[in-house]
Amino acid sequence: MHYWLMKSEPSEVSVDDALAAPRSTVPWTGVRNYQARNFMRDAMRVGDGVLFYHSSCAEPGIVGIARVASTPYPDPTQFDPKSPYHDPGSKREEPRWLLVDVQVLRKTRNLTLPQLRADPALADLLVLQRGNRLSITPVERRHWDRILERLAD
DNA sequence: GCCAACGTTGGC
DNA sequence: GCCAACGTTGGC
Repeated sequence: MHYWLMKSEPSEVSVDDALAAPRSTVPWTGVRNYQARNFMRDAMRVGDGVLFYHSSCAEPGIVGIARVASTPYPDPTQFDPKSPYHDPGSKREEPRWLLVDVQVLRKTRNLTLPQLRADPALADLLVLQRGNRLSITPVERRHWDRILERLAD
């Protein structure tokens, strides 16, 4: 069992959008960074815990608890010339980009970025480190527990 | 809109 | 392999 934080721009897919989807499940499309892809391809397992994070918005923060809901499979948007995520260099027989399905288990209050930063117990949470731009980061068990504790307040 | 930080590209 | 130029992310 591993834990992850996954960023989504709410203008693209918000936690409410995900909740409104069938089985509250969305394919995590559009990851075009090799490190983030490798987490999905090599390390994620069905059932892993996911912190659903809103980025590039008025109030960035953790807004939901989710789980990894599939094994990795090719991201269809890489083959779609009309998609902003189209990758003309990726071949169908050798897809470059993979994704997993993510199922939202519950929406939470927004545990905002400033609130996360203010918590000494979360000082070395990866997403808080300077310069971090990875859209998927592993979360240590102690951080996961702390965040769920904070969300229970 | 600004800009720091980081990733990618491509010439050499 | 180096590294400058460029593109992207994402908070502010």
